[in-house]
Amino acid sequence: MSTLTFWKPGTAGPGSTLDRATEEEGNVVQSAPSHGSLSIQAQRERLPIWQHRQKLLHCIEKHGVTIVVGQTGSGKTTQIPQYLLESGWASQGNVIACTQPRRVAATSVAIRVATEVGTLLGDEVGYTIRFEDVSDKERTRICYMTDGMLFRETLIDPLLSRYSAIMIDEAHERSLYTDLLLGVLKKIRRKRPSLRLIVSSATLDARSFLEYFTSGTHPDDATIVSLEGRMFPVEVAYLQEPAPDYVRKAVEVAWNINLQHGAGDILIFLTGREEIERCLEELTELLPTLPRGATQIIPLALHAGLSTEEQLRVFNVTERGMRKVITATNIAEASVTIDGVKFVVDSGFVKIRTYNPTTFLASLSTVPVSQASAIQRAGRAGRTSPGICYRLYPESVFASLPTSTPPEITRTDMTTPILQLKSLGIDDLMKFEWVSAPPAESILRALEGLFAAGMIGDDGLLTPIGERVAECPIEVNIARMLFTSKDFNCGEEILTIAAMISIQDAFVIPDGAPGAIAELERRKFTAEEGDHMTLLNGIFSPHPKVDCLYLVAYNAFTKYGRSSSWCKAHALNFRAMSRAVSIRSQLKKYMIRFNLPLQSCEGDAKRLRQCLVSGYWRNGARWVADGTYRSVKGNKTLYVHPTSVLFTRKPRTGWVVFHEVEETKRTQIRILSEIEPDWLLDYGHKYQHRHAAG
DNA sequence: GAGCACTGC
Repeated sequence: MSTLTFWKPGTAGPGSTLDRATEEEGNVVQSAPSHGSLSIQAQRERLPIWQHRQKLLHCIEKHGVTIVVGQTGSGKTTQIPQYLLESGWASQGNVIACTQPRRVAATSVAIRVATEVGTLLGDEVGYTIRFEDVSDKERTRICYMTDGMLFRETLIDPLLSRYSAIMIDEAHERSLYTDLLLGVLKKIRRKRPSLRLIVSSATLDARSFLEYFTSGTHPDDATIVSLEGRMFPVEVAYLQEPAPDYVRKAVEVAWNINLQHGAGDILIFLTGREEIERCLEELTELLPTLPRGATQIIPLALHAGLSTEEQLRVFNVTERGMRKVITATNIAEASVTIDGVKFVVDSGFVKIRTYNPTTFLASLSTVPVSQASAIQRAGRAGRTSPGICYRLYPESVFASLPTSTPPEITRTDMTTPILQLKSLGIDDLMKFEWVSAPPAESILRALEGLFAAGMIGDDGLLTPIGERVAECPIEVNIARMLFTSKDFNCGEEILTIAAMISIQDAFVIPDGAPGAIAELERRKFTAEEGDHMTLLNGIFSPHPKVDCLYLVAYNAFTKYGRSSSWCKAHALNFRAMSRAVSIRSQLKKYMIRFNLPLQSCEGDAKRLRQCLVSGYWRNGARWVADGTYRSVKGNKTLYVHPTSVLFTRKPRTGWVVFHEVEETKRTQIRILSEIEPDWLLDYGHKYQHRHAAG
């Protein structure tokens, strides 16, 4: 093993440049409030943010928009809403909202704040996330929620009139709904200047938020407040030369850290499952060569594809003389926080999904991380003690990295967001004040698609069906199927398919031999006609003739008591399946509200597949002799995703519709079903004209 | 014969 040469910049002090971490605002009230409110109050007063209390309240009072730059442990998420509550912002029935990009953050912060305030969760302090409304319409004064939930609320109450103050937390992450919300909130503030906004952001992005909120308004309308954090300093070391193979280099670095440093776990950032597995393999191969008496290494993987059980392993407490080496994807950058990590090894790369509106292709590509990401990753080493971050690239490379990752809104399909903005009465999208505008092509293609689907008319306004579809918490093409299911008498089945498509990864296929067994389990659910629809084999299905992979899996899941052990035995993801049950019941409510009949097609597979075409009419493809497909639009070569039951089989008719297309190494289509080619005309364009006219 | 960054309604 060669000695590694890292260059450590003389003036480390990176504590000051470190970004905050996410959901954990540190300084938790560790125990239940058994000592009474006084001790909680004392603990709150010790928070770094406390000394800024008056300044913050003054800024919020005086300025419409306060941008709070808060570092880890500053306590902004838990304290600012409480300061507002204490100074009367929630009087006269007003509510203080605080949004989070993730569900876990919204719930865990709400639990903590309810304790600090000394109230039951769901009473004075509550939270609202999809499927869970733990708040009281009359009594709740502070409500934590996902940004998507608050955006949805604007569809019902466009001025968000029940809120006196809204805090948009983690705004620098620039999630799709954060961006949409900020745009709508700027508009709301023109009509309702009394509304106060608090935008919480990392250092690097604060200036751009300030510029956004001052442009076209009074320059005094927005201000920045900086808070200190309670982060430990993290020293940053760079490689002198770029590494030709960062996975191998990561192994080498981790190995040397283990030999040279005392206690503290190691967190390695890689881009995906494949790299993680290779990294763990190489590390495991080295283990027998570990010198006697050296710290033992426990190699661990962390990525979204793992089951909950496997993910929880990274939190296991290690014994003395042992060290966890956690090899993770970007999930560990913000979503999952592991205390006890003292060393971070950063490959400097990330997999990012982008959308090309011209080709309608989503692609997943590996790109260099942004500076903001690199700083955030480094911060993961300083949560419980001072740490070191090893960046597997030279410092000159860091300087050349983009400051931040392009916001999601610039690299995603805008069809649904634009439908929702239209539903909000924002018809002139060119005049909408985007924080970052999506590419013009993206807006045009989305409008074109909405027009073709009959969601907007010649005048650019929503059609009656468009108005209803905008309310549905599901993609436009799937919503369209829900509406047309009325004509095919298959509402029950489409509802299930819609729910199953909304979850990712219903099937768990692990690596190696267990994977092969899981694959066999999965095949029990499948047969001939595709992923949505397959024939027979349906030992579980009430309607053997319409054994759709998803229908069968779903029906079997509910039939066998929604049990997690049953899922495990049949290679299904229990969490995902439970979610499908929730989504289905939510969508069912919408169907009832829109008077859509919940009929079963009683085994008529043909009608069901015709209904699929009414949503997927632009996603047609034709089989060609080499086993690939050609898209109906654009004649592009498409490869079947290996998880499809049609991966190895030619469809009888030679024609399919598919749910989505994604560019990785190849252009692949996922979730496909065999169709008759005529249907593309009959059930696609026919509906297009009918609904566009009506 | 071959593959899966991460959220959210």
